[in-house]
Amino acid sequence: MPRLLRRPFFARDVHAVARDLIGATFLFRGVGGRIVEVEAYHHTEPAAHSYNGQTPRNAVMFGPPGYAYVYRSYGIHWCVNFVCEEEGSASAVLIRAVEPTEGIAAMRRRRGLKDERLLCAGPGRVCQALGITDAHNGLALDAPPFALTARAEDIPVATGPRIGITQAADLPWRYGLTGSRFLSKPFRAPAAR
DNA sequence: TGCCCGATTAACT
DNA sequence: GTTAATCGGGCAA
Repeated sequence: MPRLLRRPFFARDVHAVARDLIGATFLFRGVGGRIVEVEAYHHTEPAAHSYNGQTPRNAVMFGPPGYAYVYRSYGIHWCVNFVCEEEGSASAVLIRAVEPTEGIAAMRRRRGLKDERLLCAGPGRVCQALGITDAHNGLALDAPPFALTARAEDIPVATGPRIGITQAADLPWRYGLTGSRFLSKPFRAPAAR
């Protein structure tokens, strides 16, 4: 039986949650698939939206774990995060890429695109394909329209620097399924030695 | 109050 | 490689 991810799963170190989300199933109104890429953010680190304190936009990040934080990126796209750790820690995991498995026709329709590989390969694309907007900011992740289930088996998880940021760009806080075709960008191969 | 920039994407050259 | 689309926050004035 698939294990439903509830609040205790998210009420842990944001890096542990990020790693354990790789391979988990993420559905929104029954549409979605397997999470293959995420990034961790924490309020103690300058690339996080929560770094400069609470505002109306990022308020959900400061609330309890297990909720969705949705924000507008570059004035155009929506991006979804899962709030982690304890209330007030203002940490979250950004969902960056999903391997489509459920509702592929709906995702293609919303994205206006046939190539399955690009349907959910990027944080803005994930939200467009699944139909997530600011209307869903602050919703609980363990109840409809969300449905998250743990991965069944261990899988190889790659790490690397986060994408598209300038602050704290050296932190290896990006996590992904090693070798997946559905990443927004491949992970650099481990250094040869 | 105004100005710049960003956890992005797609459509250019 | 470059650029437009377009909005909230931070910071200077």
